[in-house]
Amino acid sequence: MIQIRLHNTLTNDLQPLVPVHPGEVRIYTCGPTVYASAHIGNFRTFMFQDVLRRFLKSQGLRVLQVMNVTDVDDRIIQSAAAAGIGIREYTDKYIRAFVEDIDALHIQMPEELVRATDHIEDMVALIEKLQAKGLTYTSEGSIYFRIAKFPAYGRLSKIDVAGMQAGARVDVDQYEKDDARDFALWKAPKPGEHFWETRIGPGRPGWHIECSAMAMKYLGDTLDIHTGGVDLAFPHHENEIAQSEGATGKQFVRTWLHAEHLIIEGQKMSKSLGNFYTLRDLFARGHKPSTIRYLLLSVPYRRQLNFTEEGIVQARNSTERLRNFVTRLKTAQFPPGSNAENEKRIEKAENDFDAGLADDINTAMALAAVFDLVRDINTSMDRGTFLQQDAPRAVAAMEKFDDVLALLADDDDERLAKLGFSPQKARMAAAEVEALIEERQAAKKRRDFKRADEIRQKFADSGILLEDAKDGSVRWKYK
RNA sequence: GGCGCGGUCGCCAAGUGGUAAGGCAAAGGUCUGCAAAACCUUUAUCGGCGGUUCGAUCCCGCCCCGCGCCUCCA
Repeated sequence: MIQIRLHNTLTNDLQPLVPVHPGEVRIYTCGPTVYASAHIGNFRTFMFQDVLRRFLKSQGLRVLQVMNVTDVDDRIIQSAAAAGIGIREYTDKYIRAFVEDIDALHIQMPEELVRATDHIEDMVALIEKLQAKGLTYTSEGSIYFRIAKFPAYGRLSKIDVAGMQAGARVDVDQYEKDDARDFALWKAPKPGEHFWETRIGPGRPGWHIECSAMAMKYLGDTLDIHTGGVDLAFPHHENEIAQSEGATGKQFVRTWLHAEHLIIEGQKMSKSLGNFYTLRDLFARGHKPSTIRYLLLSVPYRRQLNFTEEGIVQARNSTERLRNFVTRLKTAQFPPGSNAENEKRIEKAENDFDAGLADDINTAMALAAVFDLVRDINTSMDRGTFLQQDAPRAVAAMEKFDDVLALLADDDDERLAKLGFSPQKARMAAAEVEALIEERQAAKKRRDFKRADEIRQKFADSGILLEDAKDGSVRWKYK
């Protein structure tokens, strides 16, 4: 099997992936905080994780991925209170929307999608473990992690903790801490606030403890891979390490993978700049799920992705090229026989595709391998050297690529409909299309080009694309 | 100030110590009744200045520029 190498933030270099449990890769993914709809930047990160897990699976590895949903934090508590509903009810709708969104993008559901509020007991138990080891202290009912007791702190983010201490911009929380670097494991309830009554007192979990508790519960003390956006490396992931390794004494994560951010038209995405998009904003503007998927996965994850209007157009056209190619493979007529040259060419593409992804999930390289094949096979078809037996083989290769890319299925309208977006134009029924095509063919045959062109115009008005093939047959599709 | 990512064809974006993948766009062409669509072909010397080297876009140093993190954040 091909050696997969990944860029580990912890060591800042490329390392071979060697799963703790042979044949199975266990991944923890920092999921969304469900106080609002996820934005396109979130999906950049989730898209990376999807490509990663799909690739691992395509290599015959089992994947056990856990993604958390943070359904309790300050914003959620405040927003829910403002709406006059419980936090569970408040977050339910955003979780539902999130699941719909990732489905629309063909992002696979992790094996476990877990909510923080379902794991309060696990967090309490973990905090108790840390207490027993003397790594915590209590102040005004809140429990903090004492970083001074964990010398490895800062290794992941290469943060100079001493400098942090001296720095001016320390976290001025409402809580009392011994040291500005310390972080809350458990927060005492404020008046009127939602809280849990537990063995360690009333309150609610700090943000970081949920990930440590849930990751280890489902994946064991040492995970193969932990992913998230670059912004999470510090302090979130750093704190996860402190909590987990503080409790177990074992290495928490072997490989840390951090996805770079997405920016919009060269600028940081922010609500104040008015360039803050949810997925549905983009769908409402007429962009297809597959276009967004292509755009998000086409740029390797460790590179900032500049999300632009022009980029969307390019992504849409590129996706079309791929789909057109497969359509041609499936519908065109080829001379009988098979050609070993084509087989060789296809195998090369398969190898290049895997090699690209094995190299730290280099999607640009993988896509290049696919497009190289598209061009070469098209050429072979044009030259008549592509034969009948070659077609299913080429289709199989494209489908194999699509196990990872998930771009070929022409189901955009369906997926949009699920989210309540209807196609702009009423669709002409397929039977009607076929009938009109036949009529047009007949008109052409008797050289009644006026009538033929009328029909063609009618199709254009209905958003239907005609393709007159070389052999006289006609292919068509909805735009 | 510290840490990190990046500056390669009009746009997006790989890559390698020995003279640059791929996609989009553009131009030319094939096909066509004419078109469209589809397909083919063509198009860069790699931010700047030094250094190492027989040879650097790729190694080292300095500089310039963009973005991010260092406080909640994918």
